[in-house]
Amino acid sequence: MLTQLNHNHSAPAAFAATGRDPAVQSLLAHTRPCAVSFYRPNEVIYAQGESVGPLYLVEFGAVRICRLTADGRRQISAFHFAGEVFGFEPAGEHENYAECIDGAGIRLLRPNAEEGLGGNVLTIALRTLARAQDHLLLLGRMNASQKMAAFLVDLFDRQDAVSVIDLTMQRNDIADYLGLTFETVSRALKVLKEASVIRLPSVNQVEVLNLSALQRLAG
Amino acid sequence: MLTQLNHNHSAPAAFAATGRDPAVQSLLAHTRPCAVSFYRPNEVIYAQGESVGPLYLVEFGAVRICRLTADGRRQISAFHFAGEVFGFEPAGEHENYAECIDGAGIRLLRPNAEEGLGGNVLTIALRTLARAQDHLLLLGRMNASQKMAAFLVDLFDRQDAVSVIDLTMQRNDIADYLGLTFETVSRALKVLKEASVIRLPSVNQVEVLNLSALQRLAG
DNA sequence: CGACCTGTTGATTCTGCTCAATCAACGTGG
DNA sequence: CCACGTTGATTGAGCAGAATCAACAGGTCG
Repeated sequence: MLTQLNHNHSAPAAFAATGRDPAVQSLLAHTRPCAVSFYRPNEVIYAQGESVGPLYLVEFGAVRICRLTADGRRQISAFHFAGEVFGFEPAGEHENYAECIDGAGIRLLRPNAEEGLGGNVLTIALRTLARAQDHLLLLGRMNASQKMAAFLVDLFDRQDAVSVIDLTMQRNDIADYLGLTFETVSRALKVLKEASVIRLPSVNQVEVLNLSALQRLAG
Repeated sequence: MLTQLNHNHSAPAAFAATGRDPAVQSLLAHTRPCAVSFYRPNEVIYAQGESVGPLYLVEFGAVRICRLTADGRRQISAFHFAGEVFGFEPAGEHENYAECIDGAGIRLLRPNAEEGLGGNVLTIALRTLARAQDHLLLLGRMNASQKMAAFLVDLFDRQDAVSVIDLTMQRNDIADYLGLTFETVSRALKVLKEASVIRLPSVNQVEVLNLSALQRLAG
């Protein structure tokens, strides 16, 4: 049984910047018009314990979805960028909280009639599930270098990048997403740099020099 | 920001044995009658790469949902027991594969009309997502003992157990679910046993002696 | 009985965490 | 303009926890 690699659970990259992936577009058609609200860096979009409300569409910027252990350790279950929908949780209270990373525009998706948002909610929810399951494999069965490589490949695909990836989030966020410490994240990047797989033009930019090597490392 | 503990994303335990949780029941009402098929231990229910088909309901027995890394390491993303529905994946090819663990009866859920299965699919899919996100926290931010304790608490809740938990799956499966090796699973159980939190009446039974201690360890 | 499979236990290795120092970038106030 | 504090990132040293390697025990089935 061979592994099928390079799944793509995101909206097609070409649509990402505008948020006009077909399933998302159809979702928008079922919503009441709603203004885009702006969130400042680290501002909370919804908190843990709040009652679950509508879905959210990222118009621009980046968002992190988090959860805490009893002793205060954080796990980021997903990052969301322009064109992506988040806020999927069972009815009741939010078990995750969502925060803005850098300054983002978020549109609320409120159904325009009692019939609801239509079948595309399920489509997008299943994508979210598939991404979470990919991430289970990463957290459970990869070492630090593999995690880092997989993370960069994922960002590369989602950003429609030619060669330079933007790291909007900081090392601590990456660490809490990959199940590492920020020191280990720093070291993993260093290893990739010294292997000439990437370059680091600035603290929050990664230039991919050897994509196939990166993909190979990503397992 | 405090953590909300003891979520329960499963069907209510009282319904588990019969598979008659409200959302599942309503799902059944929208399906064409379909016989229960029996799977033998380790038999494949659907394979990676197969095209995604219907949903599945466990009538009795246990099922594991798996995925492989490129180098053949396995991550089990979920176990499913009587009364639970599985098979949620985006349209296209299965990225996970499902196997029977011990001998199980599985009912296919085929929609009885073109209108589909109704809104309850989303409800159950979101439960599955929430469980996956819980598991992300476990894999990313817990140590071996915490993982083991959390696993036992989860089984305890889902089995409607009074004190004795049935471990239908073997050590290797538990390890691949918790992101550990089977040796570490064995040692983690030993630690809990020596702390008088559990007893091991037999290889595949765990008697819970101190539930609150177990819950505390589970973070 | 022997072969095999699963699980337990022990010894050793190694990856990634912890603790700590240093550095660069940035903003503020004198 | 520079001194200072702050914050995020990098780097180093030492340690701990889990993986690996290996031996062995118990059970099952031919």
